[in-house]
Amino acid sequence: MSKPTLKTLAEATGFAQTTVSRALKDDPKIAIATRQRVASAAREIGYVPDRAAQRLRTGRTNVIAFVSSPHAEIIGFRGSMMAGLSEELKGTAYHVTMTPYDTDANPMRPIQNIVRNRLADGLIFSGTQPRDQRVDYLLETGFPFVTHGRTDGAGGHAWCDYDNGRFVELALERLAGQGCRTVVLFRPAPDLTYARHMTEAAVRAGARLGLTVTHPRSATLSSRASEIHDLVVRQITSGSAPDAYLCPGEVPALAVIAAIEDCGCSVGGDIAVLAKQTSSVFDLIRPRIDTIYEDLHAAGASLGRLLLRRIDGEPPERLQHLHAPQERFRPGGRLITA
Amino acid sequence: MSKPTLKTLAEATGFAQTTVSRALKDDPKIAIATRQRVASAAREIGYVPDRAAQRLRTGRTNVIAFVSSPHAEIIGFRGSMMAGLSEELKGTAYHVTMTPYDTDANPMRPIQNIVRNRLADGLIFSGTQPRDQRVDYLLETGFPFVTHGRTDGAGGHAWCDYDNGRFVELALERLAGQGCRTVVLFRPAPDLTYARHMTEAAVRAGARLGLTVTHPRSATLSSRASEIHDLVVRQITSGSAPDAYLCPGEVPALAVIAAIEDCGCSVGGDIAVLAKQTSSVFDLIRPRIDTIYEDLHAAGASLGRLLLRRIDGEPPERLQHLHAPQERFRPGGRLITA
DNA sequence: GCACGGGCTTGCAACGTTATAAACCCCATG
DNA sequence: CATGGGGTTTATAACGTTGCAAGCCCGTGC
Repeated sequence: MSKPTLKTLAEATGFAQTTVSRALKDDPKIAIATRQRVASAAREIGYVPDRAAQRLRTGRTNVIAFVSSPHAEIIGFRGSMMAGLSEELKGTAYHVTMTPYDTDANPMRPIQNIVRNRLADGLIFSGTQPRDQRVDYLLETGFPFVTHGRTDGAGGHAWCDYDNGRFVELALERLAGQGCRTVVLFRPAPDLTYARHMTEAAVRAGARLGLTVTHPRSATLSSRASEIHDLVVRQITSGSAPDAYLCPGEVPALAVIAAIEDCGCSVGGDIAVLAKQTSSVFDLIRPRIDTIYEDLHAAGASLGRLLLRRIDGEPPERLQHLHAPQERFRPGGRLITA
Repeated sequence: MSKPTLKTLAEATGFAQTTVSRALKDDPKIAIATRQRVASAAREIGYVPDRAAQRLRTGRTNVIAFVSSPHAEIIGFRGSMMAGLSEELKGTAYHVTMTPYDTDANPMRPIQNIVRNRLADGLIFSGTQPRDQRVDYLLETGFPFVTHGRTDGAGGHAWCDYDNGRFVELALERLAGQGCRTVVLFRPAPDLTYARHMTEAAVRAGARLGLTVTHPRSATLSSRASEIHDLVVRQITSGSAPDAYLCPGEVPALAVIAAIEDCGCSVGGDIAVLAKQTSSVFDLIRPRIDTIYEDLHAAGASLGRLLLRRIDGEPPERLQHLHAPQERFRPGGRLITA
């Protein structure tokens, strides 16, 4: 026997399909007795609405698309964020689909694909740039979305971001407090919005604290770990090592630590390292280093919450969340459970 | 103006909807000239078939569901595997949706949900047990699936697995070659199939090589990192430390390394550590430790390939891949690009 | 000239759902 | 007794696609 449909349910209860359909949605225009009878019959024969049919009829997909950049493949990034997102969506009718994009291809393609084929009711992506083509396109088409990261036009769309400027400020304060005078800050790829946030904060806070903050020209947080490693080795062996490295990324931080040790220097003793922590991995790294935490699990949850409200029609101006850096790692974040 | 449909295209070209539909699929019963005219018209007005309608009509969803266990949240696990999977599916009509399941809830639920609502054409899951409820259910319903990991009934379904027995054998050979006599092996949670594979291999290879292989009773690879850490510290401080720890998991390996260092011992000098490597993170850990590689990217690709063939109706007997351990890390695996 | 058939095209119905408008019944009101 | 109007239910028509059976046209063979 085949899957039960509204028709099956209509025959079983004696009501018309329409009545059954509306009864199942608790339409107040349907008598309470009817609603109850239909509901119990539905439960009994195990009726579940066909999503394809609903989707065809209503145009709603009940799907949230998470478009993730290949650059986002840092430790646990997608995992934590996805976990937070789908936890937030639990209990709603929404599912998450992940659409990774080809490293080489046009970042617009997966998004256009989703919008044009109506593959989702809303979408989330990260790696925003100040003038972001994807944001322009989505605003133009009116498709609901939330970005992880801001843009120059951030007033007009929903976003959730980590306060990377504040992160740098906090980090430099800590380093200055430890007596550091020169700091090397690894910046994100220059086309990303938060590269600016970090740079500006570094300039301001550096001046205020009397720190000399420099940035490697040949490497960013998106560089391969080996490049970062080799750069640090060159700096140390050429005598131009700073008092501290500030690494807003886990893999770069590991690369820096490895480089320092490979040069025979002591991490924390000779050269300090301060990292942005997004997983629990730094609890297991020796020597321990100082970190400031970004809760990606919470970010994923925020993104989900904001997107649902955006889909519901709430104006984007209210759907903007800036997450403050957390001084301590919160083990409740369930980042790496193994 | 609204989204172009077959109707739009029919009006534009002067053919009937049916003709247009078949022309777009290169049906040989349609004149070549017609096919070309339709194709070019479709390109011109940007027609894309509506997936909801196709799905309703044909019953096919063009979706692959990846159901991931919370235990799988080791470094890069989901990321690499998903990346391999979606790379494999690129160019096909299939999308991937990720369905994480609630840590506490019934693992059957997401799967029943997918099958009953026809949310996908096939599914993939991992963390198999020898007698796996999910496998039984899926076989019963005839739903196409591939597992990552084997079961006792593995002859009857499609699977892709890593040769964890061989991994242990190789690892013990290496350790024996280095002069180790006693080895502590951290095993997976005992309900998982590959716990058996590892245990059996440890017994056999241990006997052959003259090694004493023991297993912690109070901790598995699924234990929290802090538990593993504390266990190792207890072993070392109580004088019952082995010559080597064999850790088929990255986070546990990091925990063991941290514990050894916290006791003032030298990793590699006093106590060897051999890990299963699934990401590039160990290239950045000092001191360097010996590893044997499991290519999760390749596993994801395999799973995708196998599932597509299974959906195509190929009998499951042929759709079984055992991946051999790789002695060296292949950087091409693109595990962590940052 | 008529039937046949091959090459190509078309109309119709259906997949399961929901929006819309219409219908029904009964009771209160004028 | 007709009118009207709550409260409740129903018929109909889509949404965009594809399977099926039928149709058309034209050339070929008897």
